[in-house]
Amino acid sequence: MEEIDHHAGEPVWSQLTRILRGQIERGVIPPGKLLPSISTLMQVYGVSDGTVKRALKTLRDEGLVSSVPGRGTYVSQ
Amino acid sequence: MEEIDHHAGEPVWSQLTRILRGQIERGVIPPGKLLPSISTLMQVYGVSDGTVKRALKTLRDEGLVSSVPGRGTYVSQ
DNA sequence: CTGCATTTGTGCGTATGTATG
DNA sequence: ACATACATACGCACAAATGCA
Repeated sequence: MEEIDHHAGEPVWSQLTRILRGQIERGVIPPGKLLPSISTLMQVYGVSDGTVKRALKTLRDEGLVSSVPGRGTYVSQ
Repeated sequence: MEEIDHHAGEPVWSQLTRILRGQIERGVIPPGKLLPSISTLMQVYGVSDGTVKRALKTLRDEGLVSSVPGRGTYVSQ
């Protein structure tokens, strides 16, 4: 599991975005599948909800994922 | 009725937790009895559902209450 | 049995405040 | 002054369980 380096030059939200993007592109999380919830990602990577939300928003803006309130965040086709 | 101070230093969810905990410990709501529903607590204290849910979760983690989906939240014995 | 309302639990999006470098 | 990071707070949506007409 890739980990977050809070002392790296790269912002935490950017590191998390890159990690999740990599997992999607490598097929670790296939299209149509749900990403871990924000709450889970907070615990797994040890970051705040705002950081997770910024990472997910970036992936949404890139078209890699699609979030549905009440459901979760899906990997796009 | 204790009220919530949105400008106090203490977070709203913490204030609500403390108010409810006090009512339970003083026997205002006896063991086995139902707490007001989340919807009711929202209206009574003028806070959002997320805030009420966080307070109830805290009380659950403390073992003071026990929630049953579809029923409500009971004061523990 | 079939709906419908209520309630809890989980989830997301947005906004705001505080602290730090 | 600015970006980052965290915590709080609100609002809303959806699923499952419960109870009742």
